Amino acid sequence: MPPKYQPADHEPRIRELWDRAGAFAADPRRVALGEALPYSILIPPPNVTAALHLGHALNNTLQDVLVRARRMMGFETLWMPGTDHAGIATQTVVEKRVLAEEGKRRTDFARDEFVGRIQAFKDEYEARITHQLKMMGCSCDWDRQRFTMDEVCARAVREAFFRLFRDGLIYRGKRIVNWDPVTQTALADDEVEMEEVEGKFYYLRYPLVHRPENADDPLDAQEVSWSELVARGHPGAEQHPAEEVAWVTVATTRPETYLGDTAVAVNPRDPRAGSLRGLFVQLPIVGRIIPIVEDEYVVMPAGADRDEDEPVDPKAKFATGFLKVTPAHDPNDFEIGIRHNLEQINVMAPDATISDAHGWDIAARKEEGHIFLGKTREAARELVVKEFHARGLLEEIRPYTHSVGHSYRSHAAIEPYLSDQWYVKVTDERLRGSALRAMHPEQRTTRSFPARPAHEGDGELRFYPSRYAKTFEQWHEGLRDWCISRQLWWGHRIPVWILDVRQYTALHAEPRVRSEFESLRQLLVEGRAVVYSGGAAGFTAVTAAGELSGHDTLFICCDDSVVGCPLDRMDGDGLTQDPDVLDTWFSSALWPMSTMGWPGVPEAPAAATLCPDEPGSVAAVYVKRVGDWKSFIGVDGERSGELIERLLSLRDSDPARPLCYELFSAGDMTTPLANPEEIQACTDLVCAVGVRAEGAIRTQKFGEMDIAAWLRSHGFVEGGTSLLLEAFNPTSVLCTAREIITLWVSRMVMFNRYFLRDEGTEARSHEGGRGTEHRDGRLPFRDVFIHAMIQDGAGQKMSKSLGNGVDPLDIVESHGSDAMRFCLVKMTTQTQDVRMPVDLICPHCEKTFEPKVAKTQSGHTVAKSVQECPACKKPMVTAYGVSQGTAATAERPMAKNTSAKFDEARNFCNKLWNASRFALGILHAGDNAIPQAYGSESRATTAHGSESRATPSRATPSRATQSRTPGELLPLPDRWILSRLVATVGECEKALAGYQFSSYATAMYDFLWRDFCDWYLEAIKPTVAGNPLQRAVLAHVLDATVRLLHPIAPFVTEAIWEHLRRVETPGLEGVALGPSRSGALATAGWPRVDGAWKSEAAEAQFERVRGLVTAVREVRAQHQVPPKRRIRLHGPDPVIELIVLTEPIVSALAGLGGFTHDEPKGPSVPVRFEGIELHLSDLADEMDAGAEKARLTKAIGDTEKQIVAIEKRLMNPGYTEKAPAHLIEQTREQYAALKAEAESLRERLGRLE
RNA sequence: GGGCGGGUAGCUCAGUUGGCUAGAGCAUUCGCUUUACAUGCGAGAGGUCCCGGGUUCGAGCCCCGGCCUGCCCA
Repeated sequence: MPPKYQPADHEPRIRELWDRAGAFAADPRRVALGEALPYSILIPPPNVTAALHLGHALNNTLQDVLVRARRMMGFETLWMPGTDHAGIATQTVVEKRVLAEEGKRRTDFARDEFVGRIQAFKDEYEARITHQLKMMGCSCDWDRQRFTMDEVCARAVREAFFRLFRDGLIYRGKRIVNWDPVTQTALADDEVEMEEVEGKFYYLRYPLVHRPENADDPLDAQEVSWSELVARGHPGAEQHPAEEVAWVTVATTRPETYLGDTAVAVNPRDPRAGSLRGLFVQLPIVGRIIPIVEDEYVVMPAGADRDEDEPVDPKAKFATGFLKVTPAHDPNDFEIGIRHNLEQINVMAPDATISDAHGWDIAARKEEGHIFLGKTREAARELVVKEFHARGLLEEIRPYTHSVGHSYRSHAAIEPYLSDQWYVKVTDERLRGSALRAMHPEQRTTRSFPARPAHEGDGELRFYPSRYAKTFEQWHEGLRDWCISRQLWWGHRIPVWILDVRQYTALHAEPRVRSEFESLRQLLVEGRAVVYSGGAAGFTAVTAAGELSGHDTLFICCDDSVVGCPLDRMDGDGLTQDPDVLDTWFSSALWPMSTMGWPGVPEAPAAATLCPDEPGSVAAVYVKRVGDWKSFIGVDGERSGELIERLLSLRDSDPARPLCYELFSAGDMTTPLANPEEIQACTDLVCAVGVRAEGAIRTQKFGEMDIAAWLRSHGFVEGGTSLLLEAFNPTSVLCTAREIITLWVSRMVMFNRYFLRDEGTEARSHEGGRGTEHRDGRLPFRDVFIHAMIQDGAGQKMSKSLGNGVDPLDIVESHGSDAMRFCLVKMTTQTQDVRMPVDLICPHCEKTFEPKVAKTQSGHTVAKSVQECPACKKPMVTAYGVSQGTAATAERPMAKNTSAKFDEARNFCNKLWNASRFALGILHAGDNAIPQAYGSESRATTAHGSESRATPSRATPSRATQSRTPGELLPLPDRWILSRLVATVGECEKALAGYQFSSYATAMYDFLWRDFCDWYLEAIKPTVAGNPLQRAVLAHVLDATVRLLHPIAPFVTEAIWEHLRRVETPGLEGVALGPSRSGALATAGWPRVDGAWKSEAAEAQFERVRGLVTAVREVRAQHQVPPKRRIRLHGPDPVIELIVLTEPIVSALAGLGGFTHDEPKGPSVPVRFEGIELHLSDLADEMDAGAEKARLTKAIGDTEKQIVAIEKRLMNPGYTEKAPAHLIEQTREQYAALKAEAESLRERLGRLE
């Protein structure tokens, strides 16, 4: 073993070792058979938008620690890896890339073509992310890796959508979106950039009118005069001419939206509100008469009657107290509109010009305003202002700077735009309620929710740290329906077909169309299709008995079983699939289920149908719709040609016959198609494959292959209920970051509980089971651990957009994977986010230096794009520079990052390496020729004790008779380190159970470095070579340590264990080190150390030794005694006894040449130990009296200070009366000791003077 | 505006039922190539625990108020 641990020399070999051993593969059958308890974690799938940064490294390291520990503890573990398609983010990144590289826009491509581009990008980044995770040592079950747009996941999405649709939990409705009128697409909130704009507040007067007698005739309005308002008690009305028409003034920055006003709102606390109650205003020019409503949202003007402690809204300076309400063009107004049931009038076309064709039907409403039509927002604004001015209704214009959302792509101002979107009704009790009921009772606040009979999963969801339960609870209490449609191309297409009834009617005569619709009608009758109408009457279900005609537009969603639905065949016959895609979180919400094979295919054929001779040999059934025979055998595609060839070969010519398969008609899955005629005539074939073995097997023709994985990659879906789902869902814990609680945790809980419930008592109905009891299903996970965020050196969150993310591979390269992991684990405390100051490594000369920083326009601190090495003066590009488009070149390569933060952990790994190197040297050199072979396996068996264990006669203390203390015959350091080991195992297990990662790492750090290296190894050095018993303890303690540390630092521990497992020593009773399933440490047993090894006596005695050694060392350092000089200790018998008893430890560690109870004859220095005065002599050839005096004077001062503090405490009657007796006693003892010490010091000083 | 954190040594952070002289790593001072490790060993110096009040015999910790700072949701 080399004297330094160089991670790069070991990590690749060890990754390969794990891979070969299949160490991370989960076997659900062991769980099903009750052989092992399950422990499972789902990776929060990283977005394929970019490579992982340190935040991901933290997230995944913590998961790996949990999984590796449980794997060693004997659980059957599954860590499910995968990635997320991240709809909008990924599409945007690819759009930017294509524009930059080819100058093309998305709209220059066909949809499929562009999606192909994104797919290629996804493949690139998925591979990169997977590589990063593997380099970090993540022990995922890589064979099961998923992507949210895999066919398996896509099927789960379609199935979930159908069920929600069927159960009335999905609807279509209007909502305000961030509309980019230039690119004509909706944007997510985080794609909107806020920009300061020099705008204006316009003050418009709206005349007051009475309730119109004839609602249809705007001209019929009765004006309200100021005198009327005086009579109604309107404050200030008397200042206006009595007979003139009264008005209210609204303030707005967007006058053009007045065309869509449907109310004027006033705060109910406004003193004017009462006098206006029941009155209306009439919009100038347009003539529309709209009500005055009262709403708390309205900002009161500054100076109006208001509560003293109410903070002043900056807008109040500009407010008039009257707010024009435009529900179709302002999100806040939209909310007010909902509260007061106001009309929503959209006055703009998608390009943001004023239009009467998108919701504002001027003619039908008998309104005016044609002069505005076709004008842009800006032109319309000018014209509105001009017209109001001309009518004397423009009161004032005041400059106003405010921030306005702009499209990050077109930079056009965002138009809040009302559009049709799909929603999940998460506010329904079946969803929101299930999430709240899932909460652990201890983490709920006092607020109660409807009582329910307890269901599976109720009250089992726990957050760590617990404060995050509040975030979860509050989110659900204020929940709003979830908008799931996105106007994107990259994502799961919404599985709804829209039927234009007029077009259908026109085609209705065609027999083909009629027949297709007949089959649709049939599905409707069977409950396999669900239809909603989206006419003026709102979004309502069309029951099976209802007619498909009689509506304008129908929305159809079809059960997506393997049987399939006819909708996609009807494209163009008046039917089109909704062009939008689902919100990414919809598929993410299904992650705990989709990755484990949900929903399976309930109607898939039974194993007996596929393989009547030997149905028991079939491990799983996979099915796929394959269309007609021609497409299946591959006339139109090589891929399926290869498929059929393999299926045939594996079924018929392979002697192992690892699979069986049959073809079925989609309409009948009970009987396979018997003859070629039937098969060739069928247009909707289903291929069902029975697989006889899970995992990789050897086949005759294709070598090693995993048949199940191969089928899945060809779009086959597992039939029946998935074994994986049953074994590993609910998962054990979800590890994630704060902001994910609302985005993801919430939705997974709701969906998992909704879809994985016992539907036995619930009738399938369009009413969503109304009238029948709803049962909540099981949780996706029981624990949620929320970890910190990693910030850069300036305290900013690491993010892709800021370009301040650090690639974990950089750190793996500079410090090694283990050091990175150990550091991340150690910094994971329960509270704070962590700062990570980052340095650069010069790519030319490899010098590490602090980068020069710059401020961005947004006020962020970033490393400058191009840096110059302070040593070699050569240039380089930073990650930030690359993210901003500065390309790396040969002369100006990219600089890698590193951070001194990781040094501590790197040193720690090296320390472990060297301690092991030392121990292994001793273990190899010593005479370990024990009759019994002693390897990892034998260590496990001997640990449990048996007579045949041949150990040296005086060696392993027999614990057969309980009267003997374990290890009574062991030397002190060995008894002490074993006692410390017991405590450390306990600390680690407790920390793991409570997600206290930092405590776990700290416990290991202190044990390994402070106890094992600093004291234990030093203490046994003089004797271990000649004592096989000590060597056994050394081997066991080191082995246990390496195992305990493995979850955090898997590589270095594995590298050490490669050597350690070959060391043979006698067994040690009470220390169980279980064998490895795979031969690697990764699957070896977690150390079990009998609590009997815990010894207060050993710890106390060793503490005395340590105290004595430290006391001597202090004197040596103060007197500058050369390290090699042996000195003499003079002390009373109790101290000499201690030294003799533990010999040669004190002598070796304190550098004693001798010890005696005789008084020193020559010059000596006194030293206090346990209140006794000892003397050290032979420190030097002569003494420096001056230095000694100075030292004594300082010591007296320190002691006096402590005495004063303790005296104060003891003089306080409150303390002596109320504090616990043992504490007081302790204080008194301490006081006496300090007094004696001070006396002694003074005496010595006196002697010197 | 609502919610949740943080403010402890020069820096980064621990401090889990209130009780030893408030700890660790880095940096720093002194001394060491002591045969596992200089990515090391031994010994030190360094703190108004943000401020103010309260509860208590006793507060870094609990309560109230304030200042600074970060995040999430509106």
